[in-house]
Amino acid sequence: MGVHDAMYVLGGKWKIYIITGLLFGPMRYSDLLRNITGISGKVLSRELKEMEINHLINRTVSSTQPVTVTYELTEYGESTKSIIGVLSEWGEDHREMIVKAK
Amino acid sequence: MGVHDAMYVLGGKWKIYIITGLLFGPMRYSDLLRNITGISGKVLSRELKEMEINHLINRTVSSTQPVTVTYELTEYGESTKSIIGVLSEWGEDHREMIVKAK
DNA sequence: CTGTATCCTGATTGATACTG
DNA sequence: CAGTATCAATCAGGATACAG
Repeated sequence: MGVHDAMYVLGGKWKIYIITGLLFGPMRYSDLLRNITGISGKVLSRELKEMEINHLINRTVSSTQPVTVTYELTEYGESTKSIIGVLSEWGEDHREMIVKAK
Repeated sequence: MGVHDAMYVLGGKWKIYIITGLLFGPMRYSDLLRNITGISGKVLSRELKEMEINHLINRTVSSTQPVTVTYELTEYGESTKSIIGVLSEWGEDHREMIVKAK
């Protein structure tokens, strides 16, 4: 089942939000940290590493002083736009249905 | 952002799989338990309860002996088909890209 | 059968300090 | 700036027993 594969790569609490952040262009580590509410540096590092291994994102180091690191979606990562798009659309269409169950 | 709302309702490890299970018709508690590999009874109960509060599913009790309980998607729950569909399609299209990063 | 209650363990996380 | 290491705290999950 393809759903399992998708969940393996995109599942968990943060990956969707990281991709959303990168959807409009490359971002630096600190930008992502500021942009994604609630995530900690440790978790962001780990998630980015996994996503790099999975070829969703590229990591680029600029040898400036101090060092800057930017992350951007690969072509493969961009292909998740369809998923984010549907999620976003569905969420907006059904906002009034949401009940705080947790 | 609609993505957050969608993630609130559908996020976590199991909801997508529960919905997938119910996509072809109502199922009983024990059927879901058998059908969804890895989930425990305790967690299934909790997830179903949350999904019921969120109006994704209906719970029907038949006063037979012993009691049987069936769960089925509401119309609202059915509307997530679009999401499952895209996830499944994406997963199948990109299966060869998946690397075991965790 | 369909759950709930309890206990217990391992994984996940946050905070902090630290490195290059 | 971009992380890593460490430790303490929290939480999620499994197993079991039990109730309706």
